[in-house]
Amino acid sequence: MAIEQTTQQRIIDSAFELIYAQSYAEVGVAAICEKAGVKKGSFYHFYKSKQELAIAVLEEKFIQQKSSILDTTFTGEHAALDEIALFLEKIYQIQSTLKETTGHVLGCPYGNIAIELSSQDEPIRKKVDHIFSRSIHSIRDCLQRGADENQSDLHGIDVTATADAMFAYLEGIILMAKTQNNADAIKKLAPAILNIRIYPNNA
Amino acid sequence: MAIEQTTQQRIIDSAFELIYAQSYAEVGVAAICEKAGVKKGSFYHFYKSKQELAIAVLEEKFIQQKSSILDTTFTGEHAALDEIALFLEKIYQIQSTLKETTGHVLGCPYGNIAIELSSQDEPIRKKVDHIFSRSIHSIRDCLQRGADENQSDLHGIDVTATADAMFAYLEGIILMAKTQNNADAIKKLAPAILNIRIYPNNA
DNA sequence: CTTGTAATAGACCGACCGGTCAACTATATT
DNA sequence: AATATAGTTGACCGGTCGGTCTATTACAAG
Repeated sequence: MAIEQTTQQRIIDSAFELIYAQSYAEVGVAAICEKAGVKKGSFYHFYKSKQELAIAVLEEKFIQQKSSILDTTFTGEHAALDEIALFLEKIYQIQSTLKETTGHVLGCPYGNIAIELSSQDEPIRKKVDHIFSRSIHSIRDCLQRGADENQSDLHGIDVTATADAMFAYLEGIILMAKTQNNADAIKKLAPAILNIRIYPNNA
Repeated sequence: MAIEQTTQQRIIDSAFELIYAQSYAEVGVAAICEKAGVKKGSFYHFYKSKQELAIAVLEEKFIQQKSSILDTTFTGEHAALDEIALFLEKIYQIQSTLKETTGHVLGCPYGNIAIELSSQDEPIRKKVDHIFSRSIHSIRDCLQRGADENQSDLHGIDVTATADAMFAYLEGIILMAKTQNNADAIKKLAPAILNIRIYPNNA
């Protein structure tokens, strides 16, 4: 008794898959419509522009992935640094599977869009910025708990800045893996995230 | 007595500026020609495709920037970690200036291209991969010297992996700065690069 | 049954895309 | 001066782009 997806949902899913595998500019509205089995008139009935669709896609997919990845990783059940290590392991698995199935390490769908469009499309840049903020929030909460509980040497760190730095490092190693088209780069560089620390200004 | 640039050079410079400020897909051959003051026929006299031009642009601009940035930073005259800190400081200055002059933190020209095109254009992906390799080589040499001289706690690190990790972190913080359109992110996150270490497998 | 609205259909638009081509000019060699 | 080659010109090509428009269908409320 499969509840069939709505037209809007098919458009969003198709757009995400195509844009993630290629790029925003490379994927036309016509291609999205074809993949979704929808005519152009319907597309523009739901979205007033390709940009508006992109923003909807980013928001919806992030909500999904936050539930399926972030919230299942940062549960507060394990030591902070263990959860962070698990997070990187999951990302390695995802990119590794992508390499096997598509032939390419596709990287971070939000980072990809940010880099392609940040200097050209302010609403999209802001949307990705907000998505990044929420992702970092999960890491920060994790670190805060670890610091409060005196785990590892987390006590005394600047939790916010350290979470930012860890997330930046994550995006960096994903970028390297994509550039090398090799997910193993993630595995190789992952351990160093656990040593990242930023301390308050005058420490 | 300005030696006027050749047609090829004007094409390369124009292409770099436009693509860096926007994106590969967004900048058409016609726009590059117009900015360079060249007709389309001339363009295709020198380059058989837009892709071939892009590869030439990447190589030429990297050679230039390696001379002007990498080679002037990693001189071997200072402590290894001081040179790395100086490197990040220079990158902050560059992105900060870009923000002032163009209104946008444009990020890493090679990383931008890598993310936009790696999954669609293998020759370009390989070119950026090679550029990254050469950049990391500069960092590795710096770290190797530091390790040999027992600077800081560099002795015993996996120099190659640590150089990879530091470069990844650099690309990550540049990505964050671009996404936030704020170069200060680089300044804030820069110090953590100095603590990054990866040790040999069974350490 | 009627009426209003949401959804679908698909032809159509001007602009632009990367790339081609034949003709022309400039320059160097003999 | 004749020839060959490198460089330049700009019109032209088929195809695709994001987006519009009018007509038609599906459906829900009265």
